[in-house]
Formats: sequence, C-alpha cells, structure tokens
Amino acid sequence: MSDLHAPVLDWYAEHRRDLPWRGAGASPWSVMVSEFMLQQTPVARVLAPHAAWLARWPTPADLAAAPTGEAVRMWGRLGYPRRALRLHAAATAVVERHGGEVPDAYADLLALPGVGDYTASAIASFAFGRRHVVLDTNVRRVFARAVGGVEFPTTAPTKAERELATELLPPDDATAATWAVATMELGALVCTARSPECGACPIADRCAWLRAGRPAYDGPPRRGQAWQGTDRQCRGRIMAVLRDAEGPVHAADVVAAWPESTQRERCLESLVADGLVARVGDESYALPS
DNA sequence: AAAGCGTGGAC
DNA sequence: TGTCCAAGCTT
Repeated sequence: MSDLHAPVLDWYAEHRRDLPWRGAGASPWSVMVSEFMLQQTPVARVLAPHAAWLARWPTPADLAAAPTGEAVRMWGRLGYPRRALRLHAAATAVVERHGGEVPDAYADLLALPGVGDYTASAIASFAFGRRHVVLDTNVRRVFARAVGGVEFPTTAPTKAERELATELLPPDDATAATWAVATMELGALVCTARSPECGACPIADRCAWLRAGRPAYDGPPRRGQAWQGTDRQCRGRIMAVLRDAEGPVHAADVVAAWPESTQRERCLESLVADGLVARVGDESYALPS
C-alpha cells in the first residue's frame, strides 16, 4: 500500500461528482443537512429533498422555529423519519448552544442529536476542512479490499481498522479533507459493493484483494432486513397516511392502512413515543406540532 | 452489542 | 420476484 494518496487524489480531481453540498458554495448547514439525509440513503434520492429543505429552512434557526411535524412532512419518503426529528433537534441545539452557527469542533458536533462518529467527522472535514478520519461504509470497503485483501469489511469498525485509517490520513488539514471525500467517492463510484470496476480503479495495481484474485466473501453471514409484515412496514404505512393528509386523520384511515389491530396499536404507540405521531383527541392522529 | 429503524432502485 | 444495498444512529 505504498503511497495510495497521489493516485486516489488525482482520480478524485478528475472524476468527482459536483454535488450541491460540496465545494466552496456550500454552507456548513447545507453539509449538515446532507449528512443527515445521506445516512443509509443513496445520493440520487437525496438531491431533490436536500434542495427543497434548504430553500424552506436556509438556516438552523429557521428549522428550529418550525413544528417538528413539518420537518417530518418535508422529509417525505426519504425513510427513517426519526432522522427528521433528530435534525430538527440538532438545529435547535445549534441555536441554543452555538448561536445558530453549525459548530466546527468534532466534540461539539458529536454532542448533537442524531450525530455519531461518522457524521461528526464528515461535517468537520467537509464543511470546515478539518483533519479527521472519516470512516463510512465506502471507505471501509475500499480499505478492506485494497489493504485487507477481503471483499467486505467486518460488521463494525475495528480498532485496527481505525488505526490503519489514521495512519493513511495525510498530515495537513486540507489534503486530509480531500482524501476523506476522495476515498468515499472511490468506494461509491468504482469500488462498489456489488460489481466493482477494478479496471477503472486508480489503485488497482496496489489492491490486495485484486492481487489475490478477488476472492469471494468468506465471513459471517450478513443479516438481511426483513420487511413484509414487520413493524417497520406497519409504521411506514401509518406515516405515509399522516404525511399525505393536510390535517388530522381519523382512526378509520389508520385502520385501513394496517388492518391487523395488535400490530397496528403497537406501532402507533411506538410512533407516539418516538414523537413522530400525535394523538388528537380520541379518534384521530396527526403529525406533531 | 445486537437489533431496530424506511424506502426504492438495481439485478 | 426476491434479495441486496445505500455517506448510521440509538438503545
């Protein structure tokens, strides 16, 4: 793995996508919104909601002043609507603790609701040019292959993995930030999960996995996510009904969305507990205000 | 620490 | 068609 930096950085300079939350024109708030939306969600599906979100709430204070239910409605079909709630809570915290400005320090970012290690590092790096290890699923896969010689990384990041990423991080802030986004982009565009295009990879000649003949994944089975009949599906149905209604919806409309009563009631309870749904009187439900 | 949490596109 | 997967976080 002798110097990976130059080929990856050169490749990035030529092949990088021009995304709205990238580059000098993007505000830290724009980066922050994008990172929330991109958690477990492909870039293509984030583009339109991201633009609409920033048009409606150009600053954290604008979002913080809106009802949480409006954030949930605006989130639309992005999935994992609790992210909308957490983004709202994070915006509120930014207003209360940081004067309305997205903080640039990792520790301050990490303390925000819905912000974990990845998101804190990403915002610090992409919005403020700070030097941080940014270990997302793309970067982990690139390193697993290029250095580890295996097709997929482990379920959770290991200490060794983090140490490797730290060693590979360029010493100066600006290059480190570019390296972070470049390795992510390489994983997203070339070193993909399904069908990597090793012929287009700038570090193919140094890749341990390719050198070994691209051996098939040989680790523990990775569990798929069940869907049909799950609470997730039930909750999704209920949320869709509420999003598509202008005001409160009658209980009968919720029943129509999910006839089985035990599961429906359980999901309704959990949605209320999560703050995604508000009971209105005895007979109807609405997005929270 | 393992499981729960949405959604839709690609193959 | 069903399965896999997509810039994770929380409990």
